[in-house]
Amino acid sequence: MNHLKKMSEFNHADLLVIRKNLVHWYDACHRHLPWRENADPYRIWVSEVMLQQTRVKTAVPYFLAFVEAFPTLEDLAKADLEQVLKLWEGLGYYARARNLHKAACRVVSDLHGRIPSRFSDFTALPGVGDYIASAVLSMAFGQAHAVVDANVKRVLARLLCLDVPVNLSSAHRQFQTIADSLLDRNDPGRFNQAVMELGALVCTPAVPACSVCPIADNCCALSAAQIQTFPLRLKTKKIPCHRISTGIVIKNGKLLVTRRKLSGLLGGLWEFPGGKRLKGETARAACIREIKEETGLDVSISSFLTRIKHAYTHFKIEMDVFYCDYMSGEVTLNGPIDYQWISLPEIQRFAFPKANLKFIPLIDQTLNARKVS
DNA sequence: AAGACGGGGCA
DNA sequence: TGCCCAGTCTT
Repeated sequence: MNHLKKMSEFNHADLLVIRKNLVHWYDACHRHLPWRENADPYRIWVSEVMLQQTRVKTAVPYFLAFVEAFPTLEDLAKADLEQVLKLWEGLGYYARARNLHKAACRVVSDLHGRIPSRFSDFTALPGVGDYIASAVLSMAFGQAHAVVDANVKRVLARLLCLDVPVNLSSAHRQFQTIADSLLDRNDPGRFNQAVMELGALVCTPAVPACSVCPIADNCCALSAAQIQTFPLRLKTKKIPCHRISTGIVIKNGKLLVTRRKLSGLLGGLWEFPGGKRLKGETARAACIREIKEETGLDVSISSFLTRIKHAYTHFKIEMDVFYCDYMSGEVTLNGPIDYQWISLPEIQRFAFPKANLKFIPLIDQTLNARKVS
């Protein structure tokens, strides 16, 4: 750390070299991804939404299925939210899907189906922030907006030995200013993708491949042998673990599923009813109580199915899943916005959270036969 | 300015 | 396990 010379900006000569080397490297080494086949702003938009906090490898199959189902923005606007969520099932951050669908509807109804070419008009749409607007406008329309994502921040932090943590919200403006100064305005879309591609393929978080980096000569962190020091990052807090009870309520061979409210965690998804265990409460008691509270039904536990562990961003859950027999009562929803009694094969028509998808394959295929006998 | 919001992959 | 990822919205 002794001889580390920190910088807050590039000098002009470095700028030219970095731009040239970066773009040449990108042309030679970039991946061939489905949203790079053309400059269709709709496809680029969809891809950028899916890529938020999500790796390329994860997003690709979702992207292909999504544009297959909705080839154009008009097709997306015409679709039901439930259908959109089903295509998003398992991808996470479901507000992205709700916002993208709402934005598509708004573009069609208010903007003649035209994706805004003005930055401020674009960011006025739900789910479109600085990053999405910069990415789509630069890649589809060639506008000079620098993207700042996690890749860009990591690359810049290393190039300049930046002192500020990348996950400090107040530092974002500083990264944006630096990215703007580095942007190659001759081809902003290609340059933006080049920086992000470098972050994804070469300047990776754990073990960067500095030996093949096209801008290694300009890297402050590398020259100071401090690659592992950057980027700086604030420590994250420990997350709590909740104990959940979930019931597969069976009535005449049909299963009860409920739909979560549109806002908040897993908004709009379907699930098997249940909820958090209270202090000192048994898993079975919590299952019966939660189902009564959410649906108004009285049930009894018939057997234990399995225990599921699942991690969210801010907490973990340990979920005990029980088979329940319907006893009495009519459905009166308190919390969920909808419910249905469904047969086992019908499950695949609904979008479920991952925690539910982990136990759904275990549900006994002979449920119907057993109940009849 | 901090917290909410999913899920997967990797060391 | 803990970290981190082509961010945005709410409070």
